[in-house]
Amino acid sequence: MSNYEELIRGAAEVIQADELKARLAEGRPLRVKVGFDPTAPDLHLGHTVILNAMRRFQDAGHVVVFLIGDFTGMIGDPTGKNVTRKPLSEADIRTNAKTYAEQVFKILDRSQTEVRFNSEWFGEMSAADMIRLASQHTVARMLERDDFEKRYRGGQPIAIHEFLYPLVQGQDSVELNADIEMGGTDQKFNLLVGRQLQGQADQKPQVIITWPLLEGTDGVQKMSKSLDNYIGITEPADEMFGKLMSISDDLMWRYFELLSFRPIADIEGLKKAVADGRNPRDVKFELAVEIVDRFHGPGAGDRAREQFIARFRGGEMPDDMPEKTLPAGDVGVGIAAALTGCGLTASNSEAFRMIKQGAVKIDGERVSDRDRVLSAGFEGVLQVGKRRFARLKVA
RNA sequence: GGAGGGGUACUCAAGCGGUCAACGAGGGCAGACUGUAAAUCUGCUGGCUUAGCCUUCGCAGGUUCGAAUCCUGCCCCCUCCA
Repeated sequence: MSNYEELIRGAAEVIQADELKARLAEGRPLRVKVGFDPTAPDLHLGHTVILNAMRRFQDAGHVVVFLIGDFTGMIGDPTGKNVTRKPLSEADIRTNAKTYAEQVFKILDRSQTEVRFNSEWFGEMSAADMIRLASQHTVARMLERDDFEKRYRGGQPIAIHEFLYPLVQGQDSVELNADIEMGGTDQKFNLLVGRQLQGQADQKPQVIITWPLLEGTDGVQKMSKSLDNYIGITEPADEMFGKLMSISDDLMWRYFELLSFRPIADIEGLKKAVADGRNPRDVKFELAVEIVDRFHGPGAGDRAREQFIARFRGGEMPDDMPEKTLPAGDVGVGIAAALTGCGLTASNSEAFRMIKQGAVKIDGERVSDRDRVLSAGFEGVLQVGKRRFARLKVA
């Protein structure tokens, strides 16, 4: 069995550590359950933290149960947001599951992954069964959940069905006879309910491992699409590489721990090297190469690095950039209109501002004349700032 | 049901008849310095046919030469009382 420290590296909490050690010592393949919402999957690196953890378990010979909460999706996790989720159709769920698979198996080993849907057992369940399930937990214990407790005390509504969510999720663990369940730190309460229900069903209670929410590229807030501080796993290689290079040095170590498959000892070695004077940028290269390789195939990381170096150290233009042809009209195209027309600026006003600040270049030459007109036949590369490029033709 | 407070740009938050496209902070973008790091400094941060013009301060009206600022109605949020 691979070593315990590697399996839980970066984990937020393990309940209980000695139980986990004992199970690992049994020497059999353990069943590691992780639940996912069947909502539209558009995964970013933050989501991959747990996938990486799953993969480590697989590499250590264990089986991962990828549970799609199609039944649970109808309830909606009580996050206090109070938004009633609209039930997903069968077709939606199937499509989403497929998209999931495409993205997720870039990390997980398909042969050691069991994909399940919790409608398998809940679809059959009668009202009586559900009430029986509900009888296994008390209101007092439900109110231990931080979120519930706060809302209850604060006079905020808690719908009855919200109490059912943790129970349903816990029942999943019973049905799957999970040895371990993993989730985000926000899932801790639900995971604990699973432990309890398993105990009541005469199963050995699952070990719980919670994983932190990864900070986004800003290094402060959790990675999320709405904060626009995310790195999507389907992003183009160059973009992914660039975003990884733009994270702070401190954050880099966090990413190494949670996103890299390099052994901890290696990472410690890199840290020491940096402390001894190695350029952190070069270490960041290694991180970026590894991650780009993972999502774009071996070799993609090196290519992205070459691109990166050529562009930012050598000042070259990127290979591929959006191309656009604009009609010349009677007198040609004004520079501001051209920038906006290429999508490099949001409005002509912004374009003028950028010109004023010296951020605009045509074929690498800074533009200072805001009234510059590109006449018919013009062909060249427009640039705003360091990273926005477009190839423009005026016809 | 009663009493009071509030809704301002991406967010927080000033302004309370003209000098307000709207103080300040955060965020974001850009420039300098760099390693597309951090820190720091500087500028910008509604739109347009851009030295001028147009539309913005919960919504709809009104008063006024002139309203984010005053009046009326409506919607929404918060606090206290029943």
